[in-house]
Amino acid sequence: MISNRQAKEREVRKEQILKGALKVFKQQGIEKSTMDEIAKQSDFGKASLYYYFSSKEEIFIELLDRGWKMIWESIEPVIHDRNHPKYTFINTLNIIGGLVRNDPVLFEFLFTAPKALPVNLDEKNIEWKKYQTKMYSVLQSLLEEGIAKKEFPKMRPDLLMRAIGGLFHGLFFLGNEKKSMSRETV
Amino acid sequence: MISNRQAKEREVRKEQILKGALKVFKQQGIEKSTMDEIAKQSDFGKASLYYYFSSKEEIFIELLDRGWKMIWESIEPVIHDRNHPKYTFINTLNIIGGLVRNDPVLFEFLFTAPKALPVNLDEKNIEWKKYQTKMYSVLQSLLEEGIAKKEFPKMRPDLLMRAIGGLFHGLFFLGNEKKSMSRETV
DNA sequence: TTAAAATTCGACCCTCGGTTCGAAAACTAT
DNA sequence: ATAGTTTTCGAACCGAGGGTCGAATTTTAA
Repeated sequence: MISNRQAKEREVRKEQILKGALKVFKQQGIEKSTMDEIAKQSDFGKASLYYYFSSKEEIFIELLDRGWKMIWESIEPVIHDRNHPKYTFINTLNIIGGLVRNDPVLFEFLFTAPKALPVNLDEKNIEWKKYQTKMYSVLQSLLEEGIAKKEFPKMRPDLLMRAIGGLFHGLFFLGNEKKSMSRETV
Repeated sequence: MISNRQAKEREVRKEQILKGALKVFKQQGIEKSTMDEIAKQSDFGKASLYYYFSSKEEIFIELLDRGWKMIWESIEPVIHDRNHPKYTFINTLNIIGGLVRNDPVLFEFLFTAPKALPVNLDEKNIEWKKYQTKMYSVLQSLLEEGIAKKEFPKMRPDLLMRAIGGLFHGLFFLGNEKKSMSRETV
């Protein structure tokens, strides 16, 4: 039997490990994130990690899952107002900006890891990707509607999306104003 | 003694290996580019690779060196006309665009590898970085001069540069018109 | 033709890092 | 106390992959 509290403690330990993994990622980059190092950082024995995760990959997959899910749940309540695309769009970017500022390392991971990980597009690691694509497609459609309503100057949405992507990536260097920025960029 | 022709043949073999390395990179991504695979692709025994390069890293460094040098030498003759910053700027982008279209894989490597490689910023692998920074700083200054001369709408040059960066990265998906694009983006 | 130099590569070595084993320790419930 | 159950982890396993060795083969020069 497994009590309620036990389950909670267990979850706490998982988080501890995930936090450790992120710490290693921050210091060493994703390639040099070894299980030994993660174990050290999260204060467990290496073998113990396998009591909570079945593989190294699973650790990072789970970081991605939780991260992207968190993003989606943060913007979800806002993103459905289709009456004012521009406002909604910028608002959404601001929310994301806030999250990023709150935990830059996590977000660097979220945006970096997908490219660097052994991509098993087939398997069940698509969980996080669902949220990612949802987010991008919503942003894109907001953009298109905004252009249709003349709220944005007309320009190719895909190009703009690319620029946004660049912005996200660049965001790790600037910890400052964001609302004004997204306006300037447009 | 080593004859002129011998030296040339040797150079050819080096290029063969480099080409093989690029092929592997294209198929497997930079992480899974093993010496065994490079050997197979370039049609040498693994041990032979070490007759031409002292390490795996050196192979990739040399790819970077040659690539960036090639870029620089292509834009060098154009880039010094400071009378018409905007024209020069777009012209330069076009040249680069042409190169990219010519060998997309090489350029994906050139823009990808630096982040993925075990970065020994200290060592002598800075050769290629010289060219890279030169290129970026010239573009940036062109941008600033262009803005000063009102040839561009005023906007933060660093943001614009970021967008350009995004463009370069995105370039691997589109094999089409480029001159018009760079104008639109602005 | 022949000795030296250049080139090639199979076999081997060695380290690193992910994963597993098994037994001990800590904890829970009776 | 005691018999399970959960958690922990040192030690060992193992494959992958970078790098080396030395001998064989090919090329060069005299």
